Amino acid sequence: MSVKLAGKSKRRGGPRPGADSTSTRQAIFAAAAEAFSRYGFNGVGVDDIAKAAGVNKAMIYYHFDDKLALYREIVRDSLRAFGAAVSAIVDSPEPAEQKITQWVATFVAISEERPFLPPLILRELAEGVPHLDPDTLALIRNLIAAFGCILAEGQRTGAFRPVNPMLAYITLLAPLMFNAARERAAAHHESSDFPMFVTISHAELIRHMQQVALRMLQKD
Amino acid sequence: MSVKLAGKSKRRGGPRPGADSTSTRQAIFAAAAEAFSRYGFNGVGVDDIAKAAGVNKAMIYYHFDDKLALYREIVRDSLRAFGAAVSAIVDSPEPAEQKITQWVATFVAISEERPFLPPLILRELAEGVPHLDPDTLALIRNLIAAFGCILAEGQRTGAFRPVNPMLAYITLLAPLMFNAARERAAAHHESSDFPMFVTISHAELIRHMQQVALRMLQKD
DNA sequence: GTCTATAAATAGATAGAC
DNA sequence: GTCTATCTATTTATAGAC
Repeated sequence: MSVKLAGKSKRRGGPRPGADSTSTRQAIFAAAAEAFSRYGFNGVGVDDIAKAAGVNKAMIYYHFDDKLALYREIVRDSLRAFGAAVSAIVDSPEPAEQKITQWVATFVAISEERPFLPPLILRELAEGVPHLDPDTLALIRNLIAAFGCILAEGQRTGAFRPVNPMLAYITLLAPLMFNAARERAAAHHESSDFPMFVTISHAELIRHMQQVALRMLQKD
Repeated sequence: MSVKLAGKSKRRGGPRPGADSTSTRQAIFAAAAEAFSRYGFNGVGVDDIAKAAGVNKAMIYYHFDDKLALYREIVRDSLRAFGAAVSAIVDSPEPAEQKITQWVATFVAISEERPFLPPLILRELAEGVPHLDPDTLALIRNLIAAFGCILAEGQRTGAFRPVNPMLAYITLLAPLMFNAARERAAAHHESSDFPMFVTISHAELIRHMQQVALRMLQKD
């Protein structure tokens, strides 16, 4: 979990930093993450978040600069966690095939820890990252670069065939994000007979996407 | 193109159906499609659409029941076009391998004709189709079923290995939708050095996704 | 069919009491 | 740190003139 917040974006001429109600801050953070994930930045009111967090609307403006800053902190916090996990894979001594399958499994694991993240990022990327600041964009850039490293290593060692890195990235990332979003949407949906919302186990998902990855990169 | 609108959802106690200003209606339709695609249902104001269409806000309420009805008509109109194209593929006499690769190419072609569609549907599915009515859901159901037909045929004839149909669908659909969304976002983005927004030609995209499809379904 | 003007509701954000 | 009350801007939607 570790929703360890930065706590440096606030504290600028505000009240004395004597007391620490991190629990309130975390409640807002969690409620906002959930709400933004489900309804998007524009689909959520600050009042909705407050109600879901069990606090007053004014509390949000006490703990965060504004709606956008809250949103950004959620994205940044989560991307950092994902970035750390991916870096560990890249730096591991395993061969590239293992790294790619590990990457798939890690994505699913992170999605389980932070189920709000995939829909959020999916939307954000699809819209052209209109809500993200340069710092957060850099985190995304790092994720893409890390994936590219695995690909390049596999090609250098002759394990992988040459492919457009961005196409390869999208081929794996999009289904994983899409499925995570699908899964969440299904949970909140009444008419469960909609075929888009059938249940797929994570084990099966991981196995399938690992096969897709290896088959995509296999030579001839 | 053929933004042939149904014209049956309105006309309920409204003005005399003598005059036909279909051009205004189409201008609204086009502007709304573009706007909804870029900013999402909640990200767009009725006034924004009116301004983009070069008409007054009241005109939208004259030609359409309300914001949601306008949105739904856009989605329905586009899904029907896509559905027709996919049905043609399913009913063709080609072998399953050809049908799958045709499916990929058709998706890209439709995305070129209606570039607003992929981001719209991507968001909609990711959110749990909160804005769609049963009729429109049925259209999506048909698309999924059509894809399932191709898959089943290939498995029956021994051309394809067994796979979870929804996983196979997502594996192809998600990257195609994601890339279309990415492409549009890139066009509207200033900092083009963001790696997510590199240019990928449609020819390369089609070739890649066709390979992914065939490799995914290939028997061992 | 198209516009102006406006009603009615909701949103983001702040002031100030405790 | 937390709340109530409120200000202001925006937003959906409509009434009514032309």
